[in-house]
Amino acid sequence: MGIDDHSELDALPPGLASAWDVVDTSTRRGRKPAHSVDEIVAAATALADRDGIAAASLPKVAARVGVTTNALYRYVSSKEELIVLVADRAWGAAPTLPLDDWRGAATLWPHRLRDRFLARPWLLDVPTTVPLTPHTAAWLDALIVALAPTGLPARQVLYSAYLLDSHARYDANLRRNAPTPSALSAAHPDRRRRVRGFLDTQLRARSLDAVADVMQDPSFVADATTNDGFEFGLARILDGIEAHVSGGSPPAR
Amino acid sequence: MGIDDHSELDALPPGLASAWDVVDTSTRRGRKPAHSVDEIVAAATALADRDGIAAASLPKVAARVGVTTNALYRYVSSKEELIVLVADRAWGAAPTLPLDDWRGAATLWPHRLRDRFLARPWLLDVPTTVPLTPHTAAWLDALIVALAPTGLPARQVLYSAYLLDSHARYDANLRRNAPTPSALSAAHPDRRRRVRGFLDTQLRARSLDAVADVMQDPSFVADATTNDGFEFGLARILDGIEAHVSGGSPPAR
DNA sequence: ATGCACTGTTCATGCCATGCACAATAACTC
DNA sequence: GAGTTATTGTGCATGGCATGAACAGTGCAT
Repeated sequence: MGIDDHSELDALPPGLASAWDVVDTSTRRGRKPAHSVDEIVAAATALADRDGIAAASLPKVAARVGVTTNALYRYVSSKEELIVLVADRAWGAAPTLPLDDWRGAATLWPHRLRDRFLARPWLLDVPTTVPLTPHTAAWLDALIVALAPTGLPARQVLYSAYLLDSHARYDANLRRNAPTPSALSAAHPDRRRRVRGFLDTQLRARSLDAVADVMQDPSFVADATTNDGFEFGLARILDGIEAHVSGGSPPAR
Repeated sequence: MGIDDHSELDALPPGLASAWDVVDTSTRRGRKPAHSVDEIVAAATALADRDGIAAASLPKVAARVGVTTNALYRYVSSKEELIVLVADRAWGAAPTLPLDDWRGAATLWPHRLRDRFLARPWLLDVPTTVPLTPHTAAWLDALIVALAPTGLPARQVLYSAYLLDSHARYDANLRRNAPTPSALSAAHPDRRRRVRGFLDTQLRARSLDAVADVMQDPSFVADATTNDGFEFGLARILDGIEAHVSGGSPPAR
């Protein structure tokens, strides 16, 4: 118990201590808080769900809670911290995976992850510099446990988890930017075709015919619902891991 | 030549027309522009290189060019357009890939891509909603051409490119957030250890031992230079693609 | 020569994150 | 019970951002 007895918590990245629920709200002196961190985070989440991450600004959140902007700083030290809490809340509970079928688990996990991103697309806009929070840790934990039967060393299990995480995020991002069927038939019926025409012209003018050709492919033309790139990529990843697991030389290290 | 003779260009996403160089600067009447789009984009790039994407704000760019903020709107229609141009510029020329060795090409390409991201980490912060621009198209074209020998249908070639793109981005992002060796030895010698200790405690308190264990692994403790997750993941992806290419049933469609 | 199109500046608006001082409040101390 | 003290919510304030509108200068086209 030296001079920095409590600096253990002070030195943490923004939101970490709050996210892991290590704040002693006991025996506090002055005026009682009229709200709670949870309430504020919930309000911010609702705003983000409705209008994207930019809508979760401090003034808007404060208005929704019914309080002045600066009052939020009594609950959250910065906007960055708020975002960390909102993001962790948005992850929700980790999926339950089979423990005797690693390939099944490694199929289910990225599907569930991608579903989370599709349900809350603004999660893709959360800066990736966020620290490890309870829900994200739980997701990772579930996958690591389910991959144990592979017998891979811890390091390679983690790397495999990275592959699956990356794939789910990437696909969710592609889908978010892809047009939805409703958007296709609605507002701009031929605008999309015009853009495609423009790009085709420009691409061929620069001898980028391979890209131009691929843009003619149904997968590029199709809307978000008919995209099967996720399954294809996932199958390659799992095949690659499986080949490494079964056929591989005794894992180094 | 109807009422919307030139609306072909007007309806394009921000920056597209400008990025593909389809602006007629000929026979213009009034005062001659004192600067150029290229100069402005270069200034913004320099700022982003120095202090990240947030430093490429319109006031800062304008100050660097030596002009008022609003003067930039004579060259660029919005900040979004500027970012599109800056991003395309940052990609630079696509790599030259071997055309008779698809696996070699599929190894080289993501390495080069990741190098680009490491050289300009702020590229990871560019919103992914940007349209296809000349340099990104050239990168994609190079890879697609090099993957032709696989004999895969166009759609699957594109999906394979997605896998490699995703992997390179993800790894670059991991490395960016990882501590650099200099940062490790410098400023905060034991702060990192403290955060790790905090997380370990919290993780085990919630029975997330698998994650806690993995965090003890050298790959998690190590700095950015000793991370070999990129090679591991790339090998899995390429193995998965190769198995699909050689052993696969005749490609559906 | 004159008009018109184009540039760059000035002025202005409405967002945003955040800091500081202050009044109201409620526990703790005596 | 009275005073001290910590804590909350508010009001005021600052500096940054993207962007719009009006305007004066400038140079080609007629």
